[in-house]
Amino acid sequence: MRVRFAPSPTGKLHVGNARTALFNWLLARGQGGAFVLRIEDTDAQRSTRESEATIIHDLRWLGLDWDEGPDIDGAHGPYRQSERLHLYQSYATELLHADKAYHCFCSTAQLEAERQEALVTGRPAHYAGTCRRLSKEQAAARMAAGARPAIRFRVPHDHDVVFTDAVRGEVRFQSEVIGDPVIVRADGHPAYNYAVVVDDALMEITHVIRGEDHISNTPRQLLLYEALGFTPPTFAHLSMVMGPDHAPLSKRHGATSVGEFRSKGYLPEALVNYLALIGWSPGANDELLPIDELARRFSLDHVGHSAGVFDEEKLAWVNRHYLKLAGPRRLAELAVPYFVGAGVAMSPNARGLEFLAASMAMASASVDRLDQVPARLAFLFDYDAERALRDGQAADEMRMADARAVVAALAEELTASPRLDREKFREVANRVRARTGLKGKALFHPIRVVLTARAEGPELDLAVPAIDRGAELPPDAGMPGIQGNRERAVAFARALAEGRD
RNA sequence: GGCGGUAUCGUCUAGGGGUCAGGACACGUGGUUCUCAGCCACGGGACCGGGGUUCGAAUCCCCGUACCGCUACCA
Repeated sequence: MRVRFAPSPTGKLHVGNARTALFNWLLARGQGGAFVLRIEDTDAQRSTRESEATIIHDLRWLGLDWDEGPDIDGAHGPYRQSERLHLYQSYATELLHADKAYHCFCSTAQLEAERQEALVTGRPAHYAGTCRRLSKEQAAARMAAGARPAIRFRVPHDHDVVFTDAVRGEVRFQSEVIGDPVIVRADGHPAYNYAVVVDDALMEITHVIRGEDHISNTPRQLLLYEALGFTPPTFAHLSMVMGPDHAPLSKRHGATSVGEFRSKGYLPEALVNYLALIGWSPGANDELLPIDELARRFSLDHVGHSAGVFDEEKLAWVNRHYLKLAGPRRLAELAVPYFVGAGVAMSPNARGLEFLAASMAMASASVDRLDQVPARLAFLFDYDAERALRDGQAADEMRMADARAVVAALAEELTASPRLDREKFREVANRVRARTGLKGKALFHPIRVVLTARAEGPELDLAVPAIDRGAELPPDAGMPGIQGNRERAVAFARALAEGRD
């Protein structure tokens, strides 16, 4: 079994295409087949090497690897269509000689006029066949006169085209409704429907798994296989991925490319797992499965037929799952750019990263995405007593006598305890409770406001030890803003206790 | 317009001639005696419409409707 993913390098890797790549990969890896990457860059105007590079980067990031491709040599190269032009040319010549293709001199304007005409008369809007009956001599004469014709495939109209789609079953087209497609443009570049056939055949692809938008192209391609004497592969057409309004997923729905989801802080294993769930089910009520297990269970005949809506809420849920599974060190490294982006200056060294990793659990367990981590942990870096009181409700609470008592007791306990770990913090909290007779919210809320300068955040017995651990970081740890928070908190507590707010 | 494809909770889906039509996300309620988030429990919520076949249809067939795709010298 040989499958392929054949993106056109004209932009970012869209999640819909990523899903197509994934399904191909799952099939190949699950069946011990080969997965090849082919770049379809025959549209010289729109194709760029930059796009190719980001697509390759994004596929790698997702954890999809290939056995042959533009960067991995194999027996069926080259793997960029722009480097295979001689192949398309030679098969086109063959088709021309066999009279299975012909030169077409129709102008774009003429073609467009015919199309409009066909539309209003209710006829199939395809090529009328004007140049179909031009003799070779006539064609040669016009070329000698300087005309630059395209080459069209002469679609045989003597039989229907029927194929068995691996996900949809039998699909049938009447050949009369298929117009003669251009296979080589006037500029010498092959057209898509022709290049894919030559490439898939020469690359010995056995299963063409692609988007549903290609299902109507399949009969043309099948006829080309026939004309070229190639054995056609098995086709499988995957349903499309839609936005919440059931329109094709596009920028106005928000993120659409793999790169955008990466920068929003989704983990690659989460995106992969979620994408696999659109239009396919691993069965047995399982949904959260690693990619290898997905590959083990994958099969084309359980792929769904209908379009799926991309649901970012569910992606977020999947991401939370993988966030909890990920190692704290990895998460810490991934989180740094988000801190910087959120305005928390840092360039942590090994020691700083270690601190971040140790503090990661209290954030990663309660967040959807990496980009929400800084907000969750900001209390460690930007203590600001003023801000704590700018919230009117918090300010009112802190003015109450009970809160003042808690805060006063806390200030004293804090001065007596140099560094709090989880146990010591609990002891401190217990002593404050004993001294004030307060408990529950009346006890903990003032403690939170004083120590974190915030009204909400992670559990205190996690947050407080982190504050004290941070205070011990040396200045060269690359984490400015972390020192002195405890001192500021004690000062704030004293001020509050004395009614100076 | 022509041709093709598709249709189960709001969403992703399981199932498929006789089921209490199952699960997940989201949503609602309660719990977790600091908060937000998380987590746990419970709850409401679906077979597009009409015909046919059949003892029986959500499941098979036909028609309709809706949506999507193709109809390019884009891919």
